[in-house]
Amino acid sequence: MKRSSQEQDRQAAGILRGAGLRVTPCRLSLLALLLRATEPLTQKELMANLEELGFNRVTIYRALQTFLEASIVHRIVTEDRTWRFAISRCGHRGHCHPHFSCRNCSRVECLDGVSIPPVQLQGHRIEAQAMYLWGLCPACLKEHKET
Amino acid sequence: MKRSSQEQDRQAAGILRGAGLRVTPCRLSLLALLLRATEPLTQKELMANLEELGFNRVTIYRALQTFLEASIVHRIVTEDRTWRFAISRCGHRGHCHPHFSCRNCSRVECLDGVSIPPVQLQGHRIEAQAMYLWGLCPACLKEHKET
DNA sequence: GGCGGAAATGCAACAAAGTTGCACGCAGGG
DNA sequence: CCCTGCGTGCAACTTTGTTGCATTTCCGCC
Repeated sequence: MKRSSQEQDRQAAGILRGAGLRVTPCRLSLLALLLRATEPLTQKELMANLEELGFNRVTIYRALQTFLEASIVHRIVTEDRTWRFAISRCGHRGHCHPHFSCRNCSRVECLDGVSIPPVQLQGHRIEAQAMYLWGLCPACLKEHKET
Repeated sequence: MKRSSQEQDRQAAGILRGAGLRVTPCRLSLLALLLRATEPLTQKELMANLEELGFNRVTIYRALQTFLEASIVHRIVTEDRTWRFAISRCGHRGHCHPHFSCRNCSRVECLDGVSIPPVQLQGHRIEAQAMYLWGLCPACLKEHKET
């Protein structure tokens, strides 16, 4: 675990330098946390993890803001109006993939492989699209069937 | 204006009674306001309009909550994390149509006539879908071209 | 290795937005 | 017209995000 964390720290430092950003402890921890995550993390989850390490609330907000502007992460707003952050693997901070919310475990998933079907609209100029899906995730679906 | 407002009041009362809800001044004004609107209104806009009439902040929140539960209105969460409310014309409070945000005038539009293209997903059970579009609305597009 | 300046951080205070508990008043069925 | 309970208003509180400012730290450069 320790080793993998250090691995992530080095990776995080590389990402920061690549984006022309200063490498600082808070940013390192934040980025490493996001790299370790398998799903988008809520603001709350990030806060809980990082404040425990002694980082200031405000600093975390600002680091996330910086990451957003540098397109390192993308931010998802779900129906419950919480922010979630995930590493941006597509190189920009837009919505290039749909997001899925499980109504049971309320986790959010980036559907990286799925593309958003384009919609035509007379009279409008469409520049971006986002898609959200709700339902049951594979794990909850399995559990649901068994009970 | 006065006449049309009274017209909307009667319509609003009918909707309330139809949903088995008590007809009260605050609910009437709120519903009439939503009926008059041509686009989803932000929480702020609703508040501004109704507090002016002497209604309490909390009461408005609760009325909106009630309307949501009764599927009289539907609630949209946009990227800026503001709530918007619009009369639910499709009979339920889900997302049966895409929503469009203009990046210029930042108004939101319900695309009632447009259906959301369904997405298949191995292993998940999809129960609902939502789609958001960004770009320029017809009015801003026209203005944009002219300048 | 250390210096200097800009950037990042921490703190405190503030602001916006939503929620809760409680007492009072009004809608609507009898 | 009365009674009951739902709806309302008020005050206080919570949560969440922002701003200003003083201090510290990173990092390019010598």
